[in-house]
Amino acid sequence: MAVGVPRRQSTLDEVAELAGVSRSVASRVLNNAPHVSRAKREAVERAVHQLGYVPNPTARALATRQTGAAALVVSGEDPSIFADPFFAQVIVGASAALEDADLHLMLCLAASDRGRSRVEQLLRSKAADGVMLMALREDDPLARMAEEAEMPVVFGGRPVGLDPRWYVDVDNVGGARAATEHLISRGRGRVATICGRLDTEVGRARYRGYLDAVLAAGLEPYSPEAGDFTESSGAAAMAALLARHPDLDGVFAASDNMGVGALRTLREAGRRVPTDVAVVGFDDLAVARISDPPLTTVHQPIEGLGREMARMLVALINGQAPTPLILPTRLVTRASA
Amino acid sequence: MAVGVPRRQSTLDEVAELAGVSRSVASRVLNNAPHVSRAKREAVERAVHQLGYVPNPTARALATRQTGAAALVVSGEDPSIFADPFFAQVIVGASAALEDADLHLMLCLAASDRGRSRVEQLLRSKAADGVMLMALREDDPLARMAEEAEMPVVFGGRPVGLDPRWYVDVDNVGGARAATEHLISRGRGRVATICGRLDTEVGRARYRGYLDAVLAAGLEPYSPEAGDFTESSGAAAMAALLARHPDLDGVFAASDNMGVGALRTLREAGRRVPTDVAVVGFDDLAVARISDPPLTTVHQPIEGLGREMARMLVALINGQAPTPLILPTRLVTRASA
DNA sequence: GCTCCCATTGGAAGCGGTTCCAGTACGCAG
DNA sequence: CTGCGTACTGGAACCGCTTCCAATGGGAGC
Repeated sequence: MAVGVPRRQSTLDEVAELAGVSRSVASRVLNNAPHVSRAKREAVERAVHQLGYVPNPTARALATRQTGAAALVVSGEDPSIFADPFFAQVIVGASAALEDADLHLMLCLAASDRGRSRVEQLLRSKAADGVMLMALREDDPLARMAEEAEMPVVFGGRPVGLDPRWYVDVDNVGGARAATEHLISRGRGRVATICGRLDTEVGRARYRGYLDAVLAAGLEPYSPEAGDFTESSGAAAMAALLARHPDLDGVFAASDNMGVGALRTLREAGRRVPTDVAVVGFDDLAVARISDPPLTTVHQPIEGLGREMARMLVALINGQAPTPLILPTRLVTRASA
Repeated sequence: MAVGVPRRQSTLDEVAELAGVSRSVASRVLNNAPHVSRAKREAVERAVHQLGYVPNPTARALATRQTGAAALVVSGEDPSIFADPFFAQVIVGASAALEDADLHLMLCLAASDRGRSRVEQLLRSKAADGVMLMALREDDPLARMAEEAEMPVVFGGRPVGLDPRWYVDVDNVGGARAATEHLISRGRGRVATICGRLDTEVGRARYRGYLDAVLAAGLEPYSPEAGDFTESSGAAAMAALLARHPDLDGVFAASDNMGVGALRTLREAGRRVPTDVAVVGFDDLAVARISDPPLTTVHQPIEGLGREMARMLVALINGQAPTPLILPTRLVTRASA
């Protein structure tokens, strides 16, 4: 039984003394290291139990030069970018993988200047054993900092204009192509796209996928209408598309949120989905399932993204040399197309 | 200019030597402490700059016995509980407030046994300066651990059967009452509720609010149909309610997700909303705005909840004595009621 | 010109572990 | 019986920073 609660955290010295051994031996027992006799090992274990001893992680970190934590940094000018369920799912995946490696998860939102400078601090001071970096914008100063940091860094999604050594990404081009091909295969010949921000790699890749499919089918690509991945921007973009091309019969939206926005605009404009206009989204968020009609979309393994980023980071921390990873996407057919 | 990148992190000793002062003085300069002459202060600053010195947080933590981090612990048996946008918003708020206090945010999902034991470890080893605890279930072992931990602990929402010293909660009873009163004021006389899990305080409080309003209006309360706050459980509960009370004309759902599920069931059952049945939700998530029809709901300041939890924790860490907080909710009227 | 006081200063003792290394004891081959 | 390799053991040196405290020196008051 862990006995009385000592007011002060007990230390390894106290354990050693109670067990009648030196601190070295006690330390070896705690770390499951060899060169400890069975008798002393048991004595130490008894003492640990009796004192309710828990090692001090900070002291251990100082001695081993390992913090036992990994950071997930999300960049973006808007703090609420982070409230996006997308990131929440990434976190779930990363958290699970880190738990397996017994690492803690630190979350850093690099939205404000303050936030960014804290991240820089973190990178330079080695306050974590490694970093996962997400949602970098073009020319994001974070990218340079990360390159300079002598710390394992894994990118989630490839940042524009950078060719990181280690990253996990989702097959955005393939997914967008599949989505557009699906529309075409259903007989839609006038397919437009609501693309995402073209200063992000996701935005570009999904637009490229759309182009690939349209061109491969010998159709005329429409010039894209851009949104910022949100519902309202999708609704606005849809309105603009309808104004430009009243006769379109298919739309590929580069995110579910924009897809749902498009559905709203179409409904308000009196177009039936999918009869008049078929719509396909991207992401497969919960919202795609409950929209009206339910949204055909491209499923991407978001939790898997987080998990694989964390796994890759753990591998790097352990001195291994993993290779970049591109996770597959797949079309989920629902009523909207 | 920060000169050449020393392969090895430079230390305070090196700074001191380069500046021609003792380590003590260098330390004082870094911590903005008094008792340093202007000349030496500047010399140290120059050396810091020249070496690109960044203090080692671990060493500082060991010396000061402050980790510089606060943990947000979310309990629950399902890891994906965390993917709930609700938590994402809490995180945004907490993160912002912690940033102001220059504390890092550690995220702990206590879903698995493994996760729970890691949280226990964290609590007992003082690996953080304080903890925010959320979504505790009845008899959650975490509650006891938290009580025993000699560490500031702030609860988010009050756990069932516990009366924590410090917590931030949302006015669930008031919100639910307002929602139900709204239904009644619109002439609905047969108002049922889809309540949340009654082994959670939120579930109970929102049910109590419903009861309050119904009884105050002299109406007959219907026995509640329980869900687990998810869309599908809401849909199922709605079906059950319709079977039991085919003539109901109003429903208060204890979460937006369940409310949206109810909308779906009602639509499938051929009931018009709000003409035949009016529906009010709770949470004011994004989904409430884009559902069809848009959901009248009770707005709660989720980000504010996170922010206030963090602020309260910071106050505790700084030795102050904050008081529990209950944040107001407000009804947001949309088309569904 | 001589105390006394106070702002500075640097030496040294922690903070709580890990780990290198020299020393001890014991078993076994020669 | 002596020599040597092996499995333990504990002393001591870090890890990098904070902070207490004694010592130093210069300026003010008398």
